[in-house]
Amino acid sequence: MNEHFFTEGMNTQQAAAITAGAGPVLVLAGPGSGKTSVLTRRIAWLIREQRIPHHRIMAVTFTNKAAGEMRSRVEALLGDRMRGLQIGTFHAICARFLRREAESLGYRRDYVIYDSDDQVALVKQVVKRLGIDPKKFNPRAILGKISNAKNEMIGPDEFQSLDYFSEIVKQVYTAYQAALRAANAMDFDDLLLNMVLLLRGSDMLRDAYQQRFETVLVDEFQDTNSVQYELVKILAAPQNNVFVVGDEDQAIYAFRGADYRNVLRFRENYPDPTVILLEQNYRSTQNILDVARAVIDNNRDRTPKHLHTDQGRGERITVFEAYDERYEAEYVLEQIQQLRMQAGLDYQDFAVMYRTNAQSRAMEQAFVNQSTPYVLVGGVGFYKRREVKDMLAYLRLIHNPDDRVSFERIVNVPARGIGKKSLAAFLDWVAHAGMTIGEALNRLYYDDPTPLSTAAEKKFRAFADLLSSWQEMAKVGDLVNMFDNITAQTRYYMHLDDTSNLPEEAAERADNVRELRGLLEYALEYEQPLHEFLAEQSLVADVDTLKDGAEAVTLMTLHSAKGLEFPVVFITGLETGILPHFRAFEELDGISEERRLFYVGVTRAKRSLYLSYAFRRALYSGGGTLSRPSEFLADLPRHLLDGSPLTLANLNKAQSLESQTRWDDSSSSVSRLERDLKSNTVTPSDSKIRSKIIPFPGIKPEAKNDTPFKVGANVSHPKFGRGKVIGVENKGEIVSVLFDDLGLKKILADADGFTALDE
DNA sequence: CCTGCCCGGGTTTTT
DNA sequence: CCCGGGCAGG
Repeated sequence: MNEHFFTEGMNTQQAAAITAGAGPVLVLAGPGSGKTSVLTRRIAWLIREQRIPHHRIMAVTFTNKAAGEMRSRVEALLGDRMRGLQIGTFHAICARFLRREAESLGYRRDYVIYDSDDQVALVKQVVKRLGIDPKKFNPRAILGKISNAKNEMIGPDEFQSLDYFSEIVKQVYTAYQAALRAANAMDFDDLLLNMVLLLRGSDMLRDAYQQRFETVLVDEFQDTNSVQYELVKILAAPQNNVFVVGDEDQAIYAFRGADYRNVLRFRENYPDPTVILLEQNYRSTQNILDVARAVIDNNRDRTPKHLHTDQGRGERITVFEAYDERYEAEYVLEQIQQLRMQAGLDYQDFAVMYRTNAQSRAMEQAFVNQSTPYVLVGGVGFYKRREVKDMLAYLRLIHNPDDRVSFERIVNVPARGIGKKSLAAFLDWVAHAGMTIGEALNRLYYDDPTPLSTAAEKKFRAFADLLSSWQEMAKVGDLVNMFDNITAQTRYYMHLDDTSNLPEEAAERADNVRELRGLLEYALEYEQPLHEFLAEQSLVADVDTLKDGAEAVTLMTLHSAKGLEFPVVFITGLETGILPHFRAFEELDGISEERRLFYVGVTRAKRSLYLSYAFRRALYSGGGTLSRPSEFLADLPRHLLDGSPLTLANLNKAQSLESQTRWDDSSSSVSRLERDLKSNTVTPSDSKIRSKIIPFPGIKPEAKNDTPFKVGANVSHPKFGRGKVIGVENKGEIVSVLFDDLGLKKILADADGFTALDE
């Protein structure tokens, strides 16, 4: 095996990336440019040619599925098992490290991981305990703020309370973190943040981890957030052998704190990195690439790429207008059946993509009606099902009796006579005695006196006894037997019958419980400890459950589709308000992100691409409202499109809302909205958007329209230095500036010394 | 004091 | 359309 083995069949750029020398390397990889091959071969090359022991390599992927694939590809290249090679998502890798280091953070090593549902449940508990009205202050909104803060590495103490809402958030944040600790639980964000805090806080530990990892590789680098960036930075130091692969055009996780400008930051942070551009596409036809480019070229502030392929033009892209979402689904199915007959394609060659999970319903219905096999990625997936979460809560409580969220979930499921009042009394007792849930249950088990009423005490005692008996079974290691004992003792299957509307529903839910039992059985066969099994269950992503080779059409959101490819792709619901999603209009850079999402969808297709929209769409059953074709359709080159004359003519009307509001638009056509803006009359849609932007406190209401700060203008600020305007809000009073050194900041237009440099 | 029923409200994307 | 919360009956 020689060096060329790992670069065989690769193009010059790919080979250069695979065999790049030590130090920072940035690979800008367009879609379909073979980045997975590059990453896996790089790892194999490092192990074989550079003699780096495989356990001293860390590779971060975006999903567990990608991690599994990467591991097996590396193993196939090297013909050897690679146990100890750290491949996984940021979350999974941190969870593993923290399992070992938990104690230095004041956690126990058997800590549990709270997923988003658990997080919401805990925030709700905390909000109620603090006497805050959850109707006035939406727990999900509060959680969102907390999560953002954690992603920016801002703790509860440093959290700035600028207004009443953020003061509430600060309070909840503080109490929420305390509650997590009391429950010996970390949420998703804690996994990353705690790891950073740990490494920052201890020279010894930091040295140990830095020593351990000779080199760090990161996939989908454009979707890293601040904590993740920091983590990579710390772990890769001091030798800075850091190899990142990314594509700014595929950044679709800003809502989760991801910042594609980390790619730019990387170039500034590491002196003189090796930069490699992968532009040769091995996936799609030229027509698909041309359409993709037409989409993404509308985004500003990006490194232009020139994707090309040897595969020829291929067929044109089909655009279809359906009457409503049901017809749209029927159309998709018709095309699938036809292509299967004519082109000899299999079901697994097709994928149907949509912006929101809710859109899958109509699609699923059509697949069921036509008895066409499909797999649904995400949605109300297996792990989110009530019955599965219930049973997992039992397992988690057995494993960690302090787990408050799990306790509250199942203490009365199935109903065992412990209602709201009894639970409140119990929790009061726990709080006043300064105990954890587990300690209280322990006291009950040993028949210690409690302040509870006799009736309530009896019921809680019975529960504590049951829990203890399961814990005994768990100790002996017979987990499947224990599982069966839980369902038997609690009469869980009967409970499912009682709480289901239809017998079929009960049967389906019972199946889900049995499937979880099967997973547990499987885990035991591989001698996986319970805590590991539970951690794995919390960290599964929707797409992770997607198996290859199933004879079925794949249905999924555009987000889930990232990193995948299919011969035939349908992107449905190309309507204003759906793609781009209406929420995006309120967000800074929102439309650009929607466009990237569309771009990701388009570039999943290998040979055929179908774009569809409905004339009328019902969000939930009943009526439905008229919709308008997505503005993105108007951007597509007409000579590459196929469709009925009426549909194609319609696209002319798909006026781009964004180009209407783009203030630096240099095109000659002056839209109505632009004129309106200039004459200071605001259209309904515009005022609707504006009204949702909450002005900063202390801003004078008078509007100023003659702002010198236009999008794209270069500006200077006495404190923040030089930067570029990327957005203007509130009629020019607030300017969003991307500063060269400090990143994005919002500045008041009349701030002292804040000036425009050109014009 | 618990359970079942009804009504109203809210719905992007995910590790 | 589905969930969660509030209310009345048991």
